[in-house]
Parts: sequence; structure tokens; C-alpha cells
Amino acid sequence: MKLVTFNINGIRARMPRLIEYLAREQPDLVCLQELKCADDALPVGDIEAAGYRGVWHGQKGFNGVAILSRGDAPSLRQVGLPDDPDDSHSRYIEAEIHGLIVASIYLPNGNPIGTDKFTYKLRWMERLRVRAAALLAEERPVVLAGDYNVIPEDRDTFSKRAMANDALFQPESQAAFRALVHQGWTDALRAIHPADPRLYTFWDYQAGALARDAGFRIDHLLLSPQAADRLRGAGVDKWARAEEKASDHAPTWVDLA
DNA sequence: ATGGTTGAAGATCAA
Repeated sequence: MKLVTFNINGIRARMPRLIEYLAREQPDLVCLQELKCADDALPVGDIEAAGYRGVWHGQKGFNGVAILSRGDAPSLRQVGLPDDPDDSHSRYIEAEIHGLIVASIYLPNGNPIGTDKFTYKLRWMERLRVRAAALLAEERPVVLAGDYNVIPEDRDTFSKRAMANDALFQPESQAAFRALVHQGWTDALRAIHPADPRLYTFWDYQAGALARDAGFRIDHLLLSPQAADRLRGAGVDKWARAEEKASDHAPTWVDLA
């Protein structure tokens, strides 16, 4: 089964691209981020007409996450992360489908560094780590898929210098990501492509970044041991980034037995 | 140091 994470950067602006992607790749599960759309304005009818059912956590203007399933509907497990009732951002949704637990994650960007936005990012990562530990304890197949807004290592960016002052590339962000992975998760893309020097999932709209391959890797699929046992392949559907009116992220996927 | 782009909202903000 093909499970995809895709930051679509505005679901209403991206609907033709999303429908095209679903038809071409026929993924079994799709985790979406950055819907930028309130729940009551979501194009649910068009998604269902394409053969997908979803669980949604939208938000007007920015953020917003969803999980789509081809055929059967996913069953909602949780919306939002625990330990901060004042957090109004729609950045986490978790569901179960066909025995698999799946979370769609839109981790805070955190820029600019040195502001409360960066503090919020690190705090959010701590809360995610607590939730992830609880999921591992279930000893079931789990996939944490999403836009983590973290470049894990130097080799995951086209330029260390360009990213030196970016929240995505700070040592604190990378350490928090490592602490999560080291609980026992498998970074599926890196596991399948251990030596790929240009394994990117995002290319900025600006300055001809795609043409220069000036990208970085920030969309990740973390697999519990029970899911990693079923890992057959992983990749980036870069073709979708080159389409007209594309998102700045490419769909990133795993194939599970 | 600056500017380069996009989406959603709306006379900017977030990325």
C-alpha cells in the first residue's frame, strides 16, 4: 500500500493538482497539510467523488491537516496534541484504517529564530514526542507522516550557509527531531535511500529554486518497528512539483507490505 | 543587505 504525505499549500487553490495526483498515483492513504481552509469550506464532495474519504482538522487562513483513504473511511482517533489546551493551531490529526495508525503532522515553521514562534516550535516538538512515545507503546504499525519543518542533517539541504539562520536548520530543531527518531522510529526515506545526496521534498517558489535543485528534505514518514517491518519502498513524487500551479512541497511516500 | 513567490485574507501575514 502506498501512503503519501503532501503539504498542498492551500487545498482550494490546489484541487486540480490534488485530483490529478490521486488519479495518477492512486495512493491508498494521503496525509495532507496546510489546507488553509475552514472545515465548513473544505471541498469534501470533490474528494469523495475522486473515491476518497477523509478525516479533517481545518483552519481558516493557515494550518489545517487531513487524512484521506481510498475506499473505506479512516476512523478518527485524535485531533490536536495533549498538554496545551490554549493551542488553537490545527496541526495534528490521528486516525486508524485497516489496522494501521496514521498521523498527519504539520509541525510549526518556527521562523524567525529568537522569537516566540521558535519557542512554540520546540514546545510543540516536545508534545509530539510525548504522543509518539505513547503510540510506540501500543506496539502496532504506526506512521507519523507530515511536514516536520526540520532539516535533519547537513546533507538534507542544498546549502548549509543559506539555511544557517533558519529555524528549520537550527541545532535545537535537529536535536528534537533526533530525540523523536531515537525513541525507535525509522526515517523511511533515509532508510531506503541511505546515500542519496539530493533527497529533497521542498523547493521554494522563489529565485528559481526548483530549476537549481535548491531544495531541502523536511517532509518525513516515521515508522514504528511494526510498520518498518513492512517497509518495501519510499520516494518523492517530484513530477508533481514541476506542474503548473504546484505546491512548493512534493508528495513523499512509503510503500508498505 | 536585499529581493525573489505564493495563498488566503482583506488594506498584511505566514511560509
